[in-house]
Amino acid sequence: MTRRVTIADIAAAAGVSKGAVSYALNGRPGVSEATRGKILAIAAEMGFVPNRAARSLSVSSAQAVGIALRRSARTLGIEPYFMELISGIEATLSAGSFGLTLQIVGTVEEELEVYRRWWAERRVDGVLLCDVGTSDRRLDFVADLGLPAVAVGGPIEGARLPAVWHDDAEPCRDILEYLYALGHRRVARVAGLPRLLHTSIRDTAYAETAAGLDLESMVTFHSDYTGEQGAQITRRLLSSARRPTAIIYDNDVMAVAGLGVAHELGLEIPEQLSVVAWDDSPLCRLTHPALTSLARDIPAYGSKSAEVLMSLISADGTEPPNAAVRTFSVQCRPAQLSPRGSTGPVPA
Amino acid sequence: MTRRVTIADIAAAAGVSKGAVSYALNGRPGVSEATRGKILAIAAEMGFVPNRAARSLSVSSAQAVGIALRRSARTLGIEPYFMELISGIEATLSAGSFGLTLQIVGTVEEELEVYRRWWAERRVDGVLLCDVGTSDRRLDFVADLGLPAVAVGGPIEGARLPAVWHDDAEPCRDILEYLYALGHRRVARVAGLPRLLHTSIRDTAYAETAAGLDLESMVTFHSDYTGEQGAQITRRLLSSARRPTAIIYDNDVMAVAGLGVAHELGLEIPEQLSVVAWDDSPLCRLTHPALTSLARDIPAYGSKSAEVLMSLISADGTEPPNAAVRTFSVQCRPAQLSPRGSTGPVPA
DNA sequence: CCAGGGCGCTTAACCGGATAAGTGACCCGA
DNA sequence: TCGGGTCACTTATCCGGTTAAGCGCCCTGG
Repeated sequence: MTRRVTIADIAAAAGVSKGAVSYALNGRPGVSEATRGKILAIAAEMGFVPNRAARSLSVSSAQAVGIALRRSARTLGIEPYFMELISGIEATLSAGSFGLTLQIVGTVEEELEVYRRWWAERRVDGVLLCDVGTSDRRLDFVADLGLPAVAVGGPIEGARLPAVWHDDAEPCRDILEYLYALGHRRVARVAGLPRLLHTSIRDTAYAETAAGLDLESMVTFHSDYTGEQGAQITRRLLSSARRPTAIIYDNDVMAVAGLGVAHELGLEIPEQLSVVAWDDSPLCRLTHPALTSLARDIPAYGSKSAEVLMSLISADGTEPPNAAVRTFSVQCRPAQLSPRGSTGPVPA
Repeated sequence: MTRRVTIADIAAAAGVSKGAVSYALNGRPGVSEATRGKILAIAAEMGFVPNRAARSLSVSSAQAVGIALRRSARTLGIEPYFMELISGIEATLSAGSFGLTLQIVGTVEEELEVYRRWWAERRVDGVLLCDVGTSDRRLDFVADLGLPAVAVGGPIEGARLPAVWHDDAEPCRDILEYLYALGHRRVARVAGLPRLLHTSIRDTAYAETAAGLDLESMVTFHSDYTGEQGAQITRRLLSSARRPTAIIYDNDVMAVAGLGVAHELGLEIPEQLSVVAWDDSPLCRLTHPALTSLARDIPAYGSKSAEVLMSLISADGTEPPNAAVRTFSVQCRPAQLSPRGSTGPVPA
């Protein structure tokens, strides 16, 4: 079992003081190039890695960011979104040798408590807020706390923190116009949680676009994103008198469930029903027919969020509280329509 | 912006020394009950939370465990397994106020490097090793390092660390006998990564069980768990001369993909083909027909692993290196066959 | 020849806790 | 009445880094 090596060990080996070793390792002035080289060589040879706790205690930074997820195990598991997001976040963080601390919570109160604890413990330097809501207590909470944070979602008006987001309205218009062009006049939508910001943005966008087209109907049912609810709502929709000829789902899981229900009812797809899914996960290509979907680069989205958070953290001490930096908002590429077999023209 | 409160602040407010505050907060002798009560009250009122770095530096523990995942973003996203596992791990950890540090890596070398760094930095007190392989370099590596670790998978012979696992052979026998009873004589299996331990255990179990039954054929194709490969292998299987009447998939994602291919080829399920999936995620209930699957409680599995790791960590300093503790092995309930619509008798 | 200044390094304090050792005050038994 | 022990608390040190301040030494200019 190897022994952990400290700067004191290096100092002893190099015949200098702890201070000199610290200056050398951190690339600061105060040591000659000859000494620096010698110290670096010894440190490398001994396999030195600084003790994170000691450094954190000195410089008051944890070199880690946190993310709290308020979703059930089942939802988290089956929604490819989160792991893809985390994967993107992780890539950026580890490139900057930051760690990622993850916690799963049950309620908002619990989530706020986690942020307070992380802040007080100095366990993390900042947090990423997922699942941004229409009126989100977390935004003010972390701002009041002075905990650097980035909202993964937006836009947020009057924001006191940066947001990384993409326009959700445009894809809504795209998909509705696409379906309209295929002849669909009765369109239904199985939406996500109504408290989420992007759900409400999509609600508005669909309503506005629908108003501009002479649709016979455009109904929306909200759900909790689970396959069960997706299936249940689909069953109700398809057994109504004048059933829709196209259904748009706010996530891929519900779309797959909807497809299952359609099969069960003996409907031919896309001949008798067109199906569209948000979030083009690999799941969309597994079904038969493959799902027409709205694709976006989720890892890149997470990556960008982490990047903004890291810049916010590094700016935090060196610069004065700059409103322009704190409310910096980054817009990503909106989701692109990716037509596949699950959508087709309405037969005459 | 609130100020962070330290034990010195509490000491000043209570009119005692830092030491007394520390004793009081940690429930150690050295202060009277009256003083302890006063200190605790003041600490609670001021909202004291100990600085994690300072405590870590003192007691040499990070109060966190790490998990490194060696899978691509796409695989991680679509496999419900990992998020469910993490969710279970998380529940146990946060109950013991431990943190979870997550890192995604590309190669074994990278993974080993992460463990070494975490150990040297003292960023984590222990790690959980997922995706245990047939010959796994990580096991010896962490043991040599002296980094507490638990293998999530097994059994591992000659192990130098505890393993949490469940018998995979029994479910294999169950499913094969179940299919046999339904009349299936040509069974195929789309297996996972051959380097993984549980894949090889299943390989053996199927081969042995098949040998005891008078099957016409029992073929296995290995894959990388992705839907693409699942679909591709299925397509090949179903277009062969004497195609199998039943296919067993090593994960749910490939099973869904296989179902899609069967639909595409116009096969009736379960009339013309029976399909079985390992890992009963909600995904299995979304399809039509619903997938017969082998269900296990993955969050509980993660939970148990975290529990063993935590006990290993707490035992680590107080007890002498006890071989019995270090190689403690916990067996969980094996997967249970959950028959649904995707399996049926072979028509005469 | 000496004051002044920069370089190169050491010393020591500090971050915020934990904890061993030290110090009175008090109680008890001989 | 006094030594010894216990209690309740203080003091000081340590963990392993960072960093301001201090201190010789050599170089340079007047």
